[in-house]
Amino acid sequence: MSRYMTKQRKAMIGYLSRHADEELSAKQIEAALNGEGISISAVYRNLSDLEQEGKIRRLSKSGSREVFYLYTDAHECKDSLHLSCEKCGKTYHMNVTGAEMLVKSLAANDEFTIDKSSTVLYGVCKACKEKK
Amino acid sequence: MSRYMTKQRKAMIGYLSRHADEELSAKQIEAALNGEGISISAVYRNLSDLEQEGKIRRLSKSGSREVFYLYTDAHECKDSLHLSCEKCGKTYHMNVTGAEMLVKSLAANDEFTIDKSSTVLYGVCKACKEKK
DNA sequence: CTAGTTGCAAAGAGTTTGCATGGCG
DNA sequence: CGCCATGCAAACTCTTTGCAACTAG
Repeated sequence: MSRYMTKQRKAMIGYLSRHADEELSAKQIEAALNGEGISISAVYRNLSDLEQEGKIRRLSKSGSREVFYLYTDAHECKDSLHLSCEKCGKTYHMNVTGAEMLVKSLAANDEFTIDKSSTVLYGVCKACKEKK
Repeated sequence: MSRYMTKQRKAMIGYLSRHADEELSAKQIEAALNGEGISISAVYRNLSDLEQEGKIRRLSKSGSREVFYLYTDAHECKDSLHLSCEKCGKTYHMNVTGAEMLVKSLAANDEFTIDKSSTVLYGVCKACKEKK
């Protein structure tokens, strides 16, 4: 899906990997890269390329009309549920055994099969709780 | 927040209560009520009134730019997590003990406090699983 | 060279708002 | 009768797309 490594794409990937596990909107990415010069359309196009390559996850925040993007090392994500901090926007990974337990207990009692890739649990992380 | 019970508001509330626990977009509501005659702006205005009164919950679906609304009997919701079926759009309530267990185990092990009101778990419900 | 990428500007989709009219209480 | 709510259209925000110019390989 992406054959050329243009300087815009390089800048974006650099920025995203420096900010992995944060929920970023297209606008935020464009703004962060205004030094390097990238157009908003290039941001969107690269985001969808990266999404199709599985390097990025696209998610909507409850009640917002902006869509946010999450760049993460894919292998960690496979079997864990995502926890997103409402204060700092950082994403955490629920430990796999915990996730499995939850998924299994639902499958058994409530007969509901959770889709781990599209589920995000919202709350407040330890760091932000202590800050307050 | 809402002092007058106009026929439009009455129609909307009627429709919503007949379709409680379903995720509906503003457009869907307008379309469903095209017989009774309601403008899209009135739909939006009533939706935000109802949201402020706590009768409705606003949520975004992952990857979509539409926002969806959920009308539920508030008392059931207080202490349960929401499960949303990706096939039929219906919302289920996770049994309270299960929800508590999950929340507590995260609080203990992963030091993350879940916000039950803004978290929705996605997956497939029993009915849709059997259909397939 | 030449096909993938970019930037710009225009088009779309969803949501919000200003203002005059209408209708609930 | 007064004030809130509605409808319409215009304004806004976020995202997508067409097209000519540019550039990585």
